[in-house]
Amino acid sequence: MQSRPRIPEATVARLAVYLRVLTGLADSGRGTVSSGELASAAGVNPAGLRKDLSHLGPCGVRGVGYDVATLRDRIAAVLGMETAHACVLVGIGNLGSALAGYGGFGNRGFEFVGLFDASPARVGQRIGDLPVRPMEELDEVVAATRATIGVIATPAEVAQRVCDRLTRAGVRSILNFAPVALTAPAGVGVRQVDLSVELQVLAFLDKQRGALPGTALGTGLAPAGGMA
Amino acid sequence: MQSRPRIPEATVARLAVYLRVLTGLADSGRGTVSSGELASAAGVNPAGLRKDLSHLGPCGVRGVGYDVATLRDRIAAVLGMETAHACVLVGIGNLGSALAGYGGFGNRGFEFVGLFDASPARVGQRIGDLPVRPMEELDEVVAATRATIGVIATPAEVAQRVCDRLTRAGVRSILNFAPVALTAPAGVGVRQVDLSVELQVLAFLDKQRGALPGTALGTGLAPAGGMA
DNA sequence: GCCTGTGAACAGTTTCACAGCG
DNA sequence: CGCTGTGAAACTGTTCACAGGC
Repeated sequence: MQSRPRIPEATVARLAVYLRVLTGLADSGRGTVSSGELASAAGVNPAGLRKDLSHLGPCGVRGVGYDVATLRDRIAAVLGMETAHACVLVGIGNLGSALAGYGGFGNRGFEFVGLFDASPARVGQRIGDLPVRPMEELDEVVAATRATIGVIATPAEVAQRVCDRLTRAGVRSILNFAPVALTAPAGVGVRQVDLSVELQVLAFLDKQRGALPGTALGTGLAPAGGMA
Repeated sequence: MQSRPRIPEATVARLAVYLRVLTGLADSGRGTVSSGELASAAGVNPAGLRKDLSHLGPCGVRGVGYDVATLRDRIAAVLGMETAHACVLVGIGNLGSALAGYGGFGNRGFEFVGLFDASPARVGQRIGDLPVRPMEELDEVVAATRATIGVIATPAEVAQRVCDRLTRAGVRSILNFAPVALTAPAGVGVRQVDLSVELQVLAFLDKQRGALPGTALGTGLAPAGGMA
């Protein structure tokens, strides 16, 4: 199992979670972990975790477990974290400001190199150490920083136009928080995150679980651990 | 196909997307849609859309399509949107403020009835028309409002403690934005949203696509449409 | 004996092709 | 004739059980 046969996307998402847990363990000086312990910290099943790791080739020691630092580096390499990724963010409203200020990105190999907004009222504000720029400077900044990732946090109505501008500027991967399906040219990857869909799924499961107010707990079969 | 045999979770997530599109169509006075048109607006395959809708029983007219308003109401009913859901939000940092101020929730049958933060500096601030309250008032507010949904937007270190408090207060469904796996008692549903994992998956796909800078477009097989 | 790595069964999801009704 | 509704097929992802090294 070399890196040739493509790694399943579901596995990639979990590798990112394992990486986070491993980084924490390494920072607290831990030398090795077993699949069981790592799985429970990541909220997954141990066998599934081992299967996920099998996609990177053998990297544990039988009877012992995995070397924390080695595994951390191996996953980081596979995920492409050895070099930092430059990102531009368009739409500096409530959500955009939160994303720009969110430490979780910087810590993990992502760096915002440009914040953009169409509203003159927001242009010029600073978030962290970056100024909010007008849309006109987008192409210039993307070219200068070689940013490959664009994040859209605008209202739905303008998201497709922003997507078009990003792809024309040379961005090749887009994370879209606006609640619309975007179309982009082949060769550009789009990933959609819809916060209200998450809430709605949650509400559905809630409804399904507790159909009857009088009945205390439904079937009692509800899953407890969460997952990316 | 009554509502007995459980609707697949993947389908539920897409139903929420269809609902959004249908609401837009209805607002612009549209009477009927075909599966093809609705599917393209939602970013999915037409046959898959019809299969999704088949879980609600027949609700279209052959040779014509779906009645926009009827289908909208049918999906809303299935997702449990006929009654508004009361939510509490814990952790009013950057992300929490964005969530509290995000119109996308209120429009879709969710209402924040309480905002909580442990920091005295934040308590007393207002976001929209709600004050930020101290954690001590959590049980009281959950009980008074019968909130069933809790949203966690705290730092990772305290998320599990907040989860425990929410479940003890009576919340039965939790949406967690903190980057840790939570454990909750059976009967409580937890859903995890990890923004940096999304970015990492995107970066991985980016890397895979454009492995060689000299080679223009890799295989040219990259997917274009995004999905929830 | 413990824990990894993996083939094989299983479950869930997507795609396809077409039957059936308006 | 168009478009919905659906079984059957293909695929992907998950779970299980155990073989194999330390």
